[in-house]
Amino acid sequence: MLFTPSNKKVLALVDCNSFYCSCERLFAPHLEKKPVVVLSNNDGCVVSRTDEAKALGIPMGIPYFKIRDFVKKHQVAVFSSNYALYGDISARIMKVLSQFTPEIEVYSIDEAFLDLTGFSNLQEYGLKIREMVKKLIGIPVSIGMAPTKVLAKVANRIAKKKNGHGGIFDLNDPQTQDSVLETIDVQDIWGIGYKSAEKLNRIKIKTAKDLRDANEHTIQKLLTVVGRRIVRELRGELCLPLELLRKDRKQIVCGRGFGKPVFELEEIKEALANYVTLAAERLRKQKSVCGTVQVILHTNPFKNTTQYFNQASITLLTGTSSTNTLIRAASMGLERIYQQGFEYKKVGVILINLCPANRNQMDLLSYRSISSSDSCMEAIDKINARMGRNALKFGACGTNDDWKMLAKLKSRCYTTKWNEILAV
DNA sequence: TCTGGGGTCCTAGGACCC
DNA sequence: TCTGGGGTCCTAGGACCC
Repeated sequence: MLFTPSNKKVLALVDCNSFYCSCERLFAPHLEKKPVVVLSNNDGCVVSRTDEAKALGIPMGIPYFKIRDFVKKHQVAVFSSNYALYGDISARIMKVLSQFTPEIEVYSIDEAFLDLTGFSNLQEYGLKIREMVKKLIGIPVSIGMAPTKVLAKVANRIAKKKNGHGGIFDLNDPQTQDSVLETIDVQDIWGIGYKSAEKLNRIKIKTAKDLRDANEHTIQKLLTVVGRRIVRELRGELCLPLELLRKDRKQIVCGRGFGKPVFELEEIKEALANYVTLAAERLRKQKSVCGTVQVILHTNPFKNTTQYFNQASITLLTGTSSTNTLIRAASMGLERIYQQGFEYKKVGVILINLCPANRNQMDLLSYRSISSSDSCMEAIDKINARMGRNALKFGACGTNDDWKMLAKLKSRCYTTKWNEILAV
């Protein structure tokens, strides 16, 4: 066969089948071929189902209390979720996958994109990957191959759904793409959610093929650049490259619903302190400090009672990863928004304004917008020395020009009153 | 009685600056 | 002090994903 030079990428999306359920099956082999579901936190709703459970008609996300009797009747095995276990198994799988290519993006707990550009006999290679993961870890995976991420997602869907593909589907061939995209509902494309699908349907775009062949500008007007990228990816043009390095989180969220309604501030505070502790651990793990702590407090939207949703943001003078400091800030925020008389359902904390811990305070607060210069720093240091620590919260500007510096200092991002600075 | 939790990216609009 | 245009930054909110 002739070798055809091509700059086309070959990406493979490896996706674990019913991941959480498959993990539970590892320790309960007798559940092979039996219906299994895994529930969310507090056993709230179904978050993972095996094919057998799907066949029984159990939908994703259904509240558990609605199917409790049904589940008993059909002898469905039910598990509470065990995220520590799933995380551990996931890490092992990724390790196995990275032996097949160094170019791997771990996309989620149960998915990874692999760059297989240049490999020959993809079908066989895919089978090998599949066998290896099954043999070493015990988890079944499906593999979709295509020139772009969006197409690889489509391919994976087919590998997973249709029997007779051996869990692998190659969508690199343009003719195959043509016939396959026709059968894919626009709503089932990666990145097209419920709202966007509605908009597309309104202008008679129903299938993935319709979307691929649509006018880019029309789509951009409708769905912003996000939609336009999807169109291009469907055409085989790579717009979403592999992200090989794991980036630091830009925000860290930690919160959970209470099992029962809660009324008292102290009780909420205690829960919040726990979440802050967890969030702070994650923060330190990625070696970042946090500049702003946001607290959220909700009543139960499913309940027919007076609703209350609120949030408070606390800006810290100095970036920190200290659990105690963060808890103090969060408690302050909570006190600000807590009101008596509501049945609270959920509290949580969001750490935002994160930056690497090896930057100092000045850098933290100017991290995103303003670049620094020494003379400016010196001036600010002097002002702070005269007026007390942290009189000037933000620092730095891009030039030595005194006038420009003063203009910067006058702007609203500096907390000290201008007259006081003049007095120095 | 009981309805998950943790993320990202994009845009519009306001505030502020020169 | 007034004027307007253009640029940048910040935030809230929307949409989406697993």
